Amino acid sequence: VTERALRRALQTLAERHGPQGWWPVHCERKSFRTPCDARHRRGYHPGEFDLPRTRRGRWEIVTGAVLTQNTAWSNVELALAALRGARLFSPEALLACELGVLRQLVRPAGYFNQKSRYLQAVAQWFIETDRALLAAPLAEQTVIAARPVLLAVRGVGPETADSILLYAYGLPTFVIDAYTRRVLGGLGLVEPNASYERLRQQLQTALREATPEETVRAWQEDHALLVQEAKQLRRAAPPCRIGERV
DNA sequence: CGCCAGGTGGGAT
DNA sequence: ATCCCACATGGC
Repeated sequence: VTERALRRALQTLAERHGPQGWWPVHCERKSFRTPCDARHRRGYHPGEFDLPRTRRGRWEIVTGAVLTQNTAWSNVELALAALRGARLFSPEALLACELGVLRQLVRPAGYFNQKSRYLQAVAQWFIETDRALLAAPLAEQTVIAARPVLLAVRGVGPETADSILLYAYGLPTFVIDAYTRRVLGGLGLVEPNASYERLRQQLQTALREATPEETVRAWQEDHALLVQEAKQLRRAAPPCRIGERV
């Protein structure tokens, strides 16, 4: 019942906003590398979102997922550019970097004392896990196995973990964020204050597709559409309260 | 000048 | 199990 309404809402957003092509990855825009995994060759239409084909592409998504915590993406881009400028393209280089230096590079993304430490923690995870995750089957079981490990990393909460699994590795998990709650809650389709895990299960159940490949594509696009809708809503409807200056 | 942005960890209840 | 708070920059 609510499943029908959720699908209809996401379909409407798809028609309204078109393909979103998330996650934005800087370093692969002009990549000529060939796919390194069969997962990348099947089920993904040209011109739409592709998984990163390189280790560096995956690492950039991991980095962005941490840096964007409660922070505008424009600020994240400044920090990513600073990291690139310092030649910190890899988790190894980032781990070797002195914390004081790293702090200054991360600074434009805000919370730089925390996030610089978070990045080093997640770099260690990446070094230990990236290869295995690439080889893992494209199935929800893989998420069930990998997610707790990722959540144990300092600085990685549920949204960051799901963003990494869904967008860097193409694994089927649904990202819940403030926009998801705002848009779907505003439509009365979900309880905005429900726990993260409850919302994730609810949306996964409602929006699962026939195959894992289709499911991943759908969930990547669904989340991107919710963000786009929320941003447009905020611009289009400036609150005008009584007593407020005009 | 004030508010807010694609959360998270840690401590109190 | 849930709630509350500190954390910080750049854009509008």
